[in-house]
Amino acid sequence: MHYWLFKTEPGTFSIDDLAASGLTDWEGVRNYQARNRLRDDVKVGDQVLIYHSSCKTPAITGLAEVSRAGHPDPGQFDPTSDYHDPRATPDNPRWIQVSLNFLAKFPVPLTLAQIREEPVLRNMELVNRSRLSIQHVSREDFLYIMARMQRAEGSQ
DNA sequence: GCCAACGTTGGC
DNA sequence: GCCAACGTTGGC
Repeated sequence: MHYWLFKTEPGTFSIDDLAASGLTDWEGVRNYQARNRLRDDVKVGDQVLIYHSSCKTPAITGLAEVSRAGHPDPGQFDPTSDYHDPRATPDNPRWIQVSLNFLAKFPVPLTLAQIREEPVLRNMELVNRSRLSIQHVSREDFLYIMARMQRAEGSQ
């Protein structure tokens, strides 16, 4: 079991969109290091923190689980798609997606500012390698974040 | 909208 | 394979 943090721009696809549909194909990853993780490391059952970036309050907003491991992202073959890649062919796909099931929307998001203030979380990729869109989260950090979310929920 | 950090491209 | 130029990301 591995833990991840997937970044998304809520204007494009938010935790509310995921909650509404219940599942999604995590399409559009066009970065090689992120692609390699989707292809090689992200497995069915892995837990995924959903993070909103490029928005007013960047924050971890929810939780999902991987329902299908890496498979070709169809957008790369579609000339009408924003994610089209003319170098990709069905015989030789270049970009990979995974599928997610919605698990939870956190009643109180954990903001990037709060994460930065938390010494325990200082080694998160979110703090150190913020541009990577598919981030590995250590078990310790994941459990810490989930416990904190449950405390926040309980105090509401 | 700025801009620092980082990723990609392509000439050599 | 190096690296300069360029493009993108994303917090602020």
